[in-house]
Amino acid sequence: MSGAEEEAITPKVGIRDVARAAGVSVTTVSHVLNETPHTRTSEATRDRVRSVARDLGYTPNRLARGLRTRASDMIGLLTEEIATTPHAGRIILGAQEEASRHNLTLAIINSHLDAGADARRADARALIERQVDGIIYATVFHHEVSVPRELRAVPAVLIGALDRQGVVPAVLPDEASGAADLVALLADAGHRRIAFADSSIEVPATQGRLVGYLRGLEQAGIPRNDQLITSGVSEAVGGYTTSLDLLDRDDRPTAIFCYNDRMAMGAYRAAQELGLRIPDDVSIVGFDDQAPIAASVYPALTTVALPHYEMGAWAVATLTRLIQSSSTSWYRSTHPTLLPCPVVIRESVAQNNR
Amino acid sequence: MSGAEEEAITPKVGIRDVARAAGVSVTTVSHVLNETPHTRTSEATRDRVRSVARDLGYTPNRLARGLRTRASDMIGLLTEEIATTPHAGRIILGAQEEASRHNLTLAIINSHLDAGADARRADARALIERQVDGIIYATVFHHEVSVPRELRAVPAVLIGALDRQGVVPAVLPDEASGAADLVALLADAGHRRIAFADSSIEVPATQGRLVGYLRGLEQAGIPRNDQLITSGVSEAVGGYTTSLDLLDRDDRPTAIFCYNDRMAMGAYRAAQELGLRIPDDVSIVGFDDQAPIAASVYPALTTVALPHYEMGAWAVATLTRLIQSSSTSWYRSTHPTLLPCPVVIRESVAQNNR
DNA sequence: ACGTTTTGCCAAAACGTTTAATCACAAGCC
DNA sequence: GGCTTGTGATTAAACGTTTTGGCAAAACGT
Repeated sequence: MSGAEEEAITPKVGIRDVARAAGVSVTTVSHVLNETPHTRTSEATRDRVRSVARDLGYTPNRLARGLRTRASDMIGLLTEEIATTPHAGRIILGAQEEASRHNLTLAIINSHLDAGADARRADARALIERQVDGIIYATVFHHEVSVPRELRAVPAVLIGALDRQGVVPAVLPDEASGAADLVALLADAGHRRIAFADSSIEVPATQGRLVGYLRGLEQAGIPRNDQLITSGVSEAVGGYTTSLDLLDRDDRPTAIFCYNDRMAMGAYRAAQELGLRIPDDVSIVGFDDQAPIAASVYPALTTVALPHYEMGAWAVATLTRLIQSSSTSWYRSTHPTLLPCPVVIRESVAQNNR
Repeated sequence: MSGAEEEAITPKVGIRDVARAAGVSVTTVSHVLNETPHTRTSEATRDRVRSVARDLGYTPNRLARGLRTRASDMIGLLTEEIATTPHAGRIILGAQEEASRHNLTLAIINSHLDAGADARRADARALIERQVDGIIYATVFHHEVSVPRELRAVPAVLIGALDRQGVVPAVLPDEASGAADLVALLADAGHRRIAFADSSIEVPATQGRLVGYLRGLEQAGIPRNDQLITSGVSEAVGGYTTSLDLLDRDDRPTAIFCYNDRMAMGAYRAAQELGLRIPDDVSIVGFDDQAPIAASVYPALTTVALPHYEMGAWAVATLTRLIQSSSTSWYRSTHPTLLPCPVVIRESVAQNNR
């Protein structure tokens, strides 16, 4: 208890306390602590100020700083419904870590999916009141969306959707390429009869994955066979029923590409009930790399991962770029950025020998 | 394009703009907009100010307000590794929604699990620099933890662990009761030979679930049978191996309580390989209600849910209470708050008839 | 020794609010 | 008619920084 440490209960030490203790002006303190360029201070005082600041346990008040510099070093993350998608946490994580890298902090607000546009606008406003330097608007996947117009007053980027007005830069997963790669993987393993168990409800992702599937076939020189393209509800049960149908034919496919990992789980059950072994009798692949399914299932599921983390990181990275170049070059970004969806190889694909 | 709307590009309207436009002082504007008590303003001017403010699209600058009132209306969420636990998103969500309810916003910082105590302290400091009104420290489950000492300078609560110094209020899931309830459910269904497939690595949760299991047995009047208590790695494969062992005996259990849902998945596979049907031949239950496993598996898994959302909400609720009563009653909270883990009944339990 | 530059530092004005302290004025009371 | 009391609004001082524009003194060149 000899207590070389500073008192725990410190009555808030401000920049002038430091100045007084160091025998200089607050101006000087500010300059040396911020290493303000084009400013001159002797090495001696610099050291003194710094050590005094440390001893006193000075921490700047960022509100005050922000007030003066009109920059809060905060970026706002506006998510519509984190709840629905379990991987959304990865978006937050990616954004957070990239933000930390730039010495920014993340303020998050979650809009309910069913809340109207007004609620969303109010949320955007709340962020702006806090003087955030920029806003990330993260959506569950839509094709296009019209961003709250308050977002036009501040640098903004969009995750998971296109801005209808085409003014806010957007980032999306390149689902098509991911799907094509997956098909290529199967084709390389000698599969020619590759079925696609699509989701029956129409969202951008289904389109992307379907075109990727078709592109993959084409690139592998496999003719399209509509008999092998089916769809069901995008849950385990949907995968079960469609796979049951697919695998019960005499000319059954040697591989099934499921719209997502949950459907793949259903496919596993179907195969099992029919006495087919995975991957020896039939290869199965999914999409999403949904933790913890893909790794926990037996055999572990080969699938493709969505770049949630990367999209979050991309968002704050381009946002900071946008903020820097702010008034200078304001560009309409017509094309969205597509981030790759890497295929992750596990155990559910085998060489085809039929 | 008749544009009754306010200009999109507004050069920042402040409180004095409103004052000028309404022909009153900024004081008055502040008073009416904040509905400051003990202050007198005529109905007429109040209306005028409000309408002018709306027309001008005035949004207060919260930084400035915070500077003056020394309260930021932000609460900091310090999570150690959101990544590892997929449900952690629910904590954030719960905290966020409760925060919204109190007109607070959430600033989040994520510390890496492997980052040292110093990094954690720096993160806490970053939050404090931002003048957050309080801090939530959310951990993956530990038994005890010593919170960064900067947290002692500001109202704080702890999620998922106990403060070693016993000064920070904490909230934890009541795993034991959840486990006991689950055993009660099995006992009510006529099961007497209930196995427990524990996790072999020792964390607080394993303890809690084990004591819950034992308590449940006791309350059901079932004698403890150590033959039925096994353990394995807390993954699907661990559940598989232990269940294989359990189910291959002549006096095999009629129900298996798995440490978590992932192990339950492994148990499913073991049962299947042995030709046992779930739940007819053997009932299986898990723990965590881990999306999307529990609902996607066939048959859907009966399990118990962790109150992540509720803990997040509890945290900001008690934090606000703490902030209000701040200087007045500062209490050492010796006992942690335990939040119930509800069992969610699905399809993997059947009446026992052996 | 005298101008000029360089060096080291500082005073004061912002930034956009809230709030304590007043103030002008009308009304009420005897 | 003077004294108090209420009413509606204002003035000015914070809050803790950053930043502009300077100003003395020292160093320098001749």
